[in-house]
Order: sequence, then C-alpha cells, then structure tokens
Amino acid sequence: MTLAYDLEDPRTARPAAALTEVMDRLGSKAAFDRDEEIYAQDDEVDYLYRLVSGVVRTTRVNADGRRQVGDFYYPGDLFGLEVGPDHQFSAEALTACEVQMVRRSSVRAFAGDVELDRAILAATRRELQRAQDHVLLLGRRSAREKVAAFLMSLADGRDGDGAELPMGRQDMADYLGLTIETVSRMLTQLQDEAIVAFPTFRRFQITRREALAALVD
Amino acid sequence: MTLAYDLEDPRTARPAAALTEVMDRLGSKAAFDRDEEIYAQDDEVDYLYRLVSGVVRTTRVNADGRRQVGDFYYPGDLFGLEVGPDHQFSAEALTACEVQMVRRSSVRAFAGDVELDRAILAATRRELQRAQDHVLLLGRRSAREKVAAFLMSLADGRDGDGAELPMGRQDMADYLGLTIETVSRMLTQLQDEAIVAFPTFRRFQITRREALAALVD
DNA sequence: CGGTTAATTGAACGCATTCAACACGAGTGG
DNA sequence: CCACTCGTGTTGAATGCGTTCAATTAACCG
Repeated sequence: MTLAYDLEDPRTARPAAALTEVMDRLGSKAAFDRDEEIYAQDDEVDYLYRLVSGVVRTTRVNADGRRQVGDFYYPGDLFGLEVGPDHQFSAEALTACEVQMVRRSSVRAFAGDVELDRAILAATRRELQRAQDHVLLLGRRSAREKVAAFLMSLADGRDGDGAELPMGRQDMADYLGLTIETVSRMLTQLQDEAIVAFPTFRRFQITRREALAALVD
Repeated sequence: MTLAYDLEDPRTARPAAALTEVMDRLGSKAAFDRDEEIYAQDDEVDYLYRLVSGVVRTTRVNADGRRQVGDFYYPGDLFGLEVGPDHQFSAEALTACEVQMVRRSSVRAFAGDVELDRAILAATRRELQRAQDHVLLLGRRSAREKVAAFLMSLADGRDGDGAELPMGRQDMADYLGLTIETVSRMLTQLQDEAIVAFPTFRRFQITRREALAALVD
C-alpha cells in the first residue's frame, strides 16, 4: 500500500479516476463564455472544478488595479482548489469553456474514501508544484528569461515545436509580472534572433530549441 | 465526518497530533549548526521534517549563481514536503536548530490512517498557501512594497509591534527577488519615515502600522 | 471596406541594479 | 581596554533594464 503523496509526479498526473467519477456523478456541467467569471475573488470556496474543454485563468486584482495571473488551466486540470475559506484568486474563462463542478460538501460525504482522499491530495500537490515553479519564474529573472521560460512551458509536452498561445499579451504580462510592451519587445527580440517564429499572434514555433533552453535556468 | 481540505485555515494550523506522534515514534531528532545543509537541491525526496527549534530556509540556486529563497520555517512547521521525486530546493539551518525527521517510507506504513492522511494534506495545503502568497509578493510590486510586506508578515501574529528578524539582508533580498542594497535602502527609507524602527540589525518595531499596512496591498 | 481591439514600436523617464567605498558590530588577541 | 580584523550592512554615483506615455501598425469582425 502506498500513498499518493510520494509517488506521483504532479507535473504530469491527471485527476485520479475516483475523483473524476465522483464529480461526474454528484456534480453538474456548466458552460462559460469567453471572459465570463467562474468564481470571484473573495467568494467562499464552495466547489471543485474540472475543466472539460477550453482554457481558464485565475487572477487576483489588488486595490490599485494591478493584476496578477495565478495560473492557466487546460482540459483535464482541476482548479478552484484553494486554501482557506475564501478565494484569493478569481477564475475566468479565457476561451469559451465547459466545466464540471461539484460542491465540496457533496464530495465530503465520501470522506474516508481512500481513493478519493488520495486524488484530492494529488491535485493539491500538483497545484503546489505549479505555484513553486511560478515563484522561481518571478524571482530574479530578466524579462527575456521570463518570456523564454513561458514559451518553453507552453511548448513542451507538445509533439513538434509548434504550440498554441491561448492567452493574449496582457495575460502573459500579468502572469510574468511584466508590462504588455515588455512582453511584446521580448517576443520580437526572440523572433529577430530566429529562436522562435510567430506565424500568427496566437501560434508559435520554436526554431532553435537549444537557444531557448539556454535562457531557461 | 469532514475532510481537512476545506476546514482548516492553513495559515494558522499546526501539524495534526496524529502526524506529530508518528514522527516522534518512528523518526529521530537531529541537530544542525548554523548554515548547515539539511537536504540538498536535487536530493531524492526521502524524509519529512518538523522543525523543533531554530529557523530553516529553503533555497534554490541556478546555474549562474542566482539564488531564490523559497521560504522560512519556524518551530512547529513541517518542511521538506516537496512534490516530485527530487528536491527543487535545498534546506539549510539559518540558525542552529533541532529537527525531528522521519523517512517517508516509515510513514507510508500507516497509509490509510485517515488522521494521518488528513495531516499530510493539511500540511501540503499550508505549503500551497505560502507559495501562492509568495507569488503575489514577487509579481508587480515595488521594492518598497515587497520589503514592507515582508516586515508585516514577520510582525503579525506577534503580540506587540516588535519582532525578531532571524535572517540577514541577503536572505531577505533573495526571498524578495531584490538585491541586498535595495533591501537596505528600503529599510532605511521606512525608518526615515518613522514607519519602522531598528534598535539593532536583527530586531525591529513597527511604529506606524497603518502606514505600513497601506503599502501592503 | 470601415471600425474596433490587440499588438508593436519609439522615445523619455525612473526604479532597481551595479560597482565601489565606507561604517558598524562582533569577536580576538595583544 | 584598545587595536585589529572580518563579516555584514549602509551609503553614494553611474548605469541599464523595464516602464510609461504616445503613436503606429496589424488582425479581426461586422
């Protein structure tokens, strides 16, 4: 018998079947339009969400309007797994998307179900991994390195060197702690050096992977 | 019956008794001198650690020598709870300290123990909260705001407005993604404005809490 | 096609960094 | 007790990176 907490690699793991099943059985599916809010910052934490299709971003806006993007979520990802009674971040549909959601109180009825507890833990660990990676991305890195690392993370896991860029420049900027202009400048810089190519605003191809990798750590 | 994952507030919670007990029973206590390494970056994740006395910092150093401090841990905190097979960060004794440690494989023998699983989850959630707060601290904040927020976090939870500063300026800088000079300048700036006072390098007092709070979100 | 939003580019500014010198404090030995 | 030293922290001046503000261009959608 083993515990999930020291076996799975949370960077690649998907929600365990046990949790997916409970969510499908006790929850409901909802659709959100582009830019629609799924939950708000300071809302009570009440639901668990699994993204079925589309892309979601979590953001936090502070008093003077500065915005921090927490993370981006893709189909299969669990989100809304926040700690504490209220949401620190809000979640918004970046594209039109479908979300499977279930009240936590419903899941709680299955407390003690080992499989289920394990799945929740695994998802929490995945979230922790993301947050730690994000800390490393934000601290003591140049704008060039931040943008390079961001592109790299979008591209790896893909088969070729081409990848979709589902978010706009503003979202990239707010994720990386930069301005939209700086992001744009770094992108053109990387393009000029023939490290990446942008056929359109929302799609890119890595042309010199070693050069890009050299900028990431 | 309730699950830990939506009840405890991880900002204040301590390790559950069940886990503390298992660690004490199956683990051993070790002492570390100031600046001694407890585990290294890229080491296999093998143990769970509970800090008994002293202060610990986790750090990651990348190829070109830039250092990021992950977090600081105080007595009662669990650490080494990292995700994935290898440590992303190393842990070092910031002051001389005592650590209770236990092999994960020993803890694993108790898999299915609901209390224990709950304790591990609670600790992971606490860690997630810290990492998310750290992301918010690093993104789109001025040096002044970062330093203010850091002092604030050290001071709150304390009774009065005085607090210890167990880490040196370099550690603060590497935690905040700043240089040591900038940290120093911000500290003297806050002192000049009579917002905080430093009787010694390692101890400070908040003299105008509202002014400091205004800088933190 | 216009009309609108998103992205890029340019120029000037400012904040944090860099490099360097100096001050302070703790510990040591004369 | 003072002089010396070493580590740590502060301060100063100059540089540079990212920001800000403004204008231009490109994509998208009717």
